[in-house]
Amino acid sequence: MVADNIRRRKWQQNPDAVKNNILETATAIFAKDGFSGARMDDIARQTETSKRMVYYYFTDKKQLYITVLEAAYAKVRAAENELNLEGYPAGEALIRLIGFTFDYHRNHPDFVRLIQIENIHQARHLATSDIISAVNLSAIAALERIIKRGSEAGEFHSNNDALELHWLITSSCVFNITNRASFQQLYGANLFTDDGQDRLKKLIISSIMQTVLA
Amino acid sequence: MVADNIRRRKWQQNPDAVKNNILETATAIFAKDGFSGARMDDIARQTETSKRMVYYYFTDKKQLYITVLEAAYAKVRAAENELNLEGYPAGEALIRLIGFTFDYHRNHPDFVRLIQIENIHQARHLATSDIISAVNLSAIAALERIIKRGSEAGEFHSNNDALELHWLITSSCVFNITNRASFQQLYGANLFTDDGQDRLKKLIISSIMQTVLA
DNA sequence: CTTAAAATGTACTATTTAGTTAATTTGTCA
DNA sequence: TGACAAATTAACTAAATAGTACATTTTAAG
Repeated sequence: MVADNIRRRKWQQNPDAVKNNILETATAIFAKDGFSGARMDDIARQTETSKRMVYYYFTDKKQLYITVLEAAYAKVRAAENELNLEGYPAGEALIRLIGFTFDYHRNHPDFVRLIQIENIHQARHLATSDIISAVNLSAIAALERIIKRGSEAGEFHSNNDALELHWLITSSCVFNITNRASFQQLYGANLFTDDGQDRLKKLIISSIMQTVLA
Repeated sequence: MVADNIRRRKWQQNPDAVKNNILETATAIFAKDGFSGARMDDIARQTETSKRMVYYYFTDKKQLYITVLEAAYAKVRAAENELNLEGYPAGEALIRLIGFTFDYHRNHPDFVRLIQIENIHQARHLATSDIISAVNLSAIAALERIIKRGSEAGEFHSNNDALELHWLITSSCVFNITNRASFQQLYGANLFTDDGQDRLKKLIISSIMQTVLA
């Protein structure tokens, strides 16, 4: 409020900050309300700048949405590179990868919801984005390397398929976020306390490891 | 077109058919476009009746949406009652239940998408519906009975939790539908052919059974 | 055969919402 | 310092969209 007034009385140019501010606000609102549900006026209002600026930098609603999506994906790629899975024996690397996937989704619910929204729209926008394919293909590649090492060491059985495993891991981690509201509504909050989430994480890890091991 | 003209020239009253027709059309469109994305004009147009009728029977968009949701849930309950799980030993009953869950979701993508849309809206409408809680609680109850029998027979280990297992089973079956578009976009269609879906179903069954067995 | 209620058709309205126009301020560089 | 481009403000518009008013037709009951 105060800051607002100062800003309005005599504003300073700061394009990057303005752009980022718009992007962050838009991310939250698209994640919350979906593409059609999101209102440009809402986004503008929650921004520290004006509606005109939103259009000035992002052209229109669709462009803004795509930019939001890509920015979200870019963040995942950054996080994924932090993981050093090659340094561990295959079994342990896999456990770490599953744990990371679970936690990452849990800590970035907006990201997960954006993907969900994309899916409701048949992933139309995703189709046109290079950035986004790159991120996901690298996830599979990492998993493939682990499986290869595990098989060669005789630690894993020899029929593991990277894509299927990726599907299995991702499904639980994504569902944990996307269907939390309905699940909680129907069965209470037990699974979504810190403790409940720990139990679920262990459940996924154990169920997948038993599937993979020789 | 022809049928349309006949209908318009001299129409007959058929309230139930009209209501059902509206509901089916609305189900498809809400599932496809989400709540905000769905247009009342689209729904009306794809109906065999008029926009006026949609409002006549369903009051407004929100009411129509809730009715659609409840109708979808009622169908699941009906299907679920067909399953006679008590007749099988626990292990086999569980395999059947997982298979059924996988297939049901696969065969009713609109239903799954509606739940997804509900989740985007924090399951607000779900909260107010009695019908819907009933359906889901019965699913848990069935699973609980299986686990109890399995434990008593020494077939399952003794630490299985019905809610956690339900979560694990449901997650993959739901994800299989909800994220198909993005998954296919990124990794191709291999997992979504009949053959691929069989492999995934077996994967889920084996991974969960290994988790449950003693 | 009349009449009233239920069902349907047609045309309209108020509001919401994405997007724009035009004027103003700030920063930069010759 | 002045002039030109980039950034920003405030007010406006056209289209989309949920919802309605009112007339008409069908059905069923007495």
